[in-house]
Amino acid sequence: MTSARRALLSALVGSDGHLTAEDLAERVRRLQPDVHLSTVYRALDALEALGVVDHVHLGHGRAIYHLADSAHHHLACESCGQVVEVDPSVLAPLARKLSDDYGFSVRTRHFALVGLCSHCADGDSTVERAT
Amino acid sequence: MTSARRALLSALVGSDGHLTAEDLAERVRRLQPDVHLSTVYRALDALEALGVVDHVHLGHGRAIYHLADSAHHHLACESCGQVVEVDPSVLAPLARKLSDDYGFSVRTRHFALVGLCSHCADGDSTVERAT
DNA sequence: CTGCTTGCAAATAGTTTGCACGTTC
DNA sequence: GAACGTGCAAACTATTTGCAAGCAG
Repeated sequence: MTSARRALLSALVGSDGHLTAEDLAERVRRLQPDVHLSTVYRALDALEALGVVDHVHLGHGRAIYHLADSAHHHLACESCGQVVEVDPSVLAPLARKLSDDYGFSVRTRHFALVGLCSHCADGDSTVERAT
Repeated sequence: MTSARRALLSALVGSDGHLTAEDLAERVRRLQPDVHLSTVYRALDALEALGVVDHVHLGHGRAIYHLADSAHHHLACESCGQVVEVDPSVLAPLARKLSDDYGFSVRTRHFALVGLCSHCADGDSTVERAT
């Protein structure tokens, strides 16, 4: 374990769990200024292989990373970009049904559910789009 | 409406609804050999803005396009790449719960649900990965 | 030492865009 | 012939990789 990885772990621990690789790189650099983005990706890959970290796709392209133990689902608002956490129990009935009816075992956590949050669903989405 | 767009529409109509932009471009070229991939993207954008076409993200990066009227959800197998269609009613209870409990209105169709199909969930995923 | 880790630059995949030209109505 | 559609090349975003050098155990 190197200093770069230690810094990454501390960034992950101190995060709200919704940071992109670039966000993490930025935070890592506060501790270790010369850490390259690709190093962050590689370290994240390693941590993911170890089961310490998971990544979730929020929308078109970008992914967020969080510690694997904080198991929760994500609702991503298409309008304001807000990310809401959802208890795993909410998805359980769906998972069961898909398994029963289709023999399909969903990895529900790997993708966020996109839609509109309570604010933005209210009539106008005057808020800035966050892709 | 140009010949390129007509060819694209016929490709969409004659498809199983799980084609990527590149797949579509290839099919379009059987009718109109010189249609460029970017033209396909632009035409798809236009059709999407008209509400004729929708796209769904299946996994890391690639998206598939289908006619908007064939409303269904997608289960994408991470192991063999197979895409299974699911009736919208299966997702309805979840959508209702998210709306009730979180005030969140999901666009459930925009992302596929990833996981393992019945084949691949069975013990070994000796099948080729299709990312 | 010996190998895993890093920084950098360049490659990749999927998609988008600027521009000058070609088609459609 | 005005407005829109197209081909091409280049830009872009998010991520990955080859390589030579660096640090950890």
